[in-house]
Amino acid sequence: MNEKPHLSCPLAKVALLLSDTWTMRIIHTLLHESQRFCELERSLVGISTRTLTLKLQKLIEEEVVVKNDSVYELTSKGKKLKGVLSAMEKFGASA
Amino acid sequence: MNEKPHLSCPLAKVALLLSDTWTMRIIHTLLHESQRFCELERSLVGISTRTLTLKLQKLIEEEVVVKNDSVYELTSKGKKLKGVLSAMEKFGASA
DNA sequence: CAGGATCCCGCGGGATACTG
DNA sequence: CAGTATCCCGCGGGATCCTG
Repeated sequence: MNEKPHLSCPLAKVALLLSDTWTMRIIHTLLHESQRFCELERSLVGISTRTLTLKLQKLIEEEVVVKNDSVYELTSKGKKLKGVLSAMEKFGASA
Repeated sequence: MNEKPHLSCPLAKVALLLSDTWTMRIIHTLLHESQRFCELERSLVGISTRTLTLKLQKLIEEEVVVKNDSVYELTSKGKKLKGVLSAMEKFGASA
């Protein structure tokens, strides 16, 4: 395999976007309020500079996040992830 | 870091459970109907035997999936993931 | 503060072959 | 069919140091 093709399934695309340890947690943090790099670093205990940099870059590419004057915030697309996040939290709480 | 501790945040736990390429897609497939190993293999184009085996084991451990007579199906806990899945699909479709 | 550059390890995961 | 066993590669991601 390894085509990363016209993923017929929209779920597969989203899964690919979100399938890592940090992405959803970054979005979670940004959902509360825009944050600077070092603030994110402090909120996300355990994340490395490198990883945070990489994830933010990817999220910017995907237009989920924008950066203005060293401040990161969710785009309107990014805010739509709130539904996913709430669902995950709800599951996490109930299970 | 690397404690995998009393993750205070329920989101972090869920993120950890779901953060990989295949898990959500397996659940997606099982949500439609219970399936046998080879059926899952066929549905999940590109997955390797090994990976499918490993993911199913993990999901069984987490009590998201049960296995009866070589047939895999979601537990009631697993079915609760439908909310997460719908949210992801909705996002994927809108974005 | 905001990252980029390096180094490096371990895990995710594919390919293939084999067994009950 | 339903997996298990091996082999192996690449990426995720931590640690550390460096710069504007």
